[in-house]
Amino acid sequence: MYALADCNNFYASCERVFEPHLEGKPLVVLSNNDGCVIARSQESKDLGFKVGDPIFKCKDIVRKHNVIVRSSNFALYGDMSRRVMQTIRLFSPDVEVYSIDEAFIELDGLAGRNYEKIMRQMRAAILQWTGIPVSVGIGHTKTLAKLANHYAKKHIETRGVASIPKNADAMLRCTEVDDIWGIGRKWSEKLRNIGVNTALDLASMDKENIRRSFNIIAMKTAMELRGHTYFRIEQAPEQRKTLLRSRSFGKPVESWHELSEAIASHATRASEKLRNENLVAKVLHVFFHTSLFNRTDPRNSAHATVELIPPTNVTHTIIKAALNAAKPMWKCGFRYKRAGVQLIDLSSGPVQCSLFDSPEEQEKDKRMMALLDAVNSSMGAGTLHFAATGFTKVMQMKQLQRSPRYTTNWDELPECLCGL
DNA sequence: TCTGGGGTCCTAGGACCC
DNA sequence: TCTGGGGTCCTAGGACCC
Repeated sequence: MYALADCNNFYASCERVFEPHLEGKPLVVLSNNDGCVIARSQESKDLGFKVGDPIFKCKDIVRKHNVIVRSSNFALYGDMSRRVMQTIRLFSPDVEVYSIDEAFIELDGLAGRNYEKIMRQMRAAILQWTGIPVSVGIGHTKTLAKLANHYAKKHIETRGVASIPKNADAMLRCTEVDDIWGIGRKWSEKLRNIGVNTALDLASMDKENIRRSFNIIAMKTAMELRGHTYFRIEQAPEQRKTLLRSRSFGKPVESWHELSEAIASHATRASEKLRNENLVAKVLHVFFHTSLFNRTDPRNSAHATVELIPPTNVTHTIIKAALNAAKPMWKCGFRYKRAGVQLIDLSSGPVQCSLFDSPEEQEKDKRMMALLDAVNSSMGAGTLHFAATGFTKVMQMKQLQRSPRYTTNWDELPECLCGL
């Protein structure tokens, strides 16, 4: 048996923990650069806000309904997530943290006990200790637990916890294909075209037919709806395979000078992350492009892939590779909107050096990176940085309405929680 | 004026091997 | 006139997730 614990309207709930007066009011959280809506409170969902809505197109409705608008505060959400997960682990050791706001829990270790009762206790503890409301779904497979969770969120009478009953047909029948975990927009469209509208319809489909028409994942999903386990809990996360750092610019970038600083910054952040996870990259991909939405400006999109020989995680090596690959692609006269650096073919194993590499140089780089990371870790990110990342404000994000980083920054601790 | 930032997996088709 | 049968690896593109 599996349970899925999923925080309700997570980012919105995090904002409310420290500003309880926002309770009951429509609230949306924006993406980087205050671009799109990425999270909504129930009230703003009811007003029709969708994830991905550009906020500038919602001005009227924001004004009309006094919608509270917040910039994203990932320092806060990340820390709140950690607290929620920590609490979940007190109730079962077999936990897979699936995303920032949800976790699968394997219940077999609690065999013989009343799962629903335990999950209700867990839910109450999370609410009391972190202030975050959570919904829990219980089922024989992860897909069914997801489905039960969806049911719990939709039906108040469940009081946040729902189990798939012995005969799941009724629950499957009232679940649309779009709401099944693993069935996205394209597939649900295709399924509806052949008359498959509910989870029960999908579960009744011929196994091989699903595999042929879709793929093996869709087939496994359908089998999971029937109660056959195909997806298991993954406690130790697999080693990552790629790492991407990219960002839209607050203002369009028109000079190589600014673009190169952005690329160098992304390369820096990607390298730091790589070292943090004890990995090296063998391949680097760099890209930049103009706005995908602007129809009047000339468009341009450039990308290049280069091999890193030998594989590395050294910041200046990666900056140099990224800039060398990007420079020849730079064209004057375009308003670039986004740039990024992706590291591919990551490994943790010993590095195969080339015949001409100097072990002394490598040792030097390694010591230098260790020092750099130590300084930046104790004195703040970016204290020591490469000149290539520059001093212009090209990388500065527009975040006009970010709440304080209450739990991770000494200068921003809450001093008075009115209303608590 | 203004539209996010990460990831994973699968499949088909082509290049290559014997 | 007629042209085999078996593999592997890589890549791009497309689907999905949060």
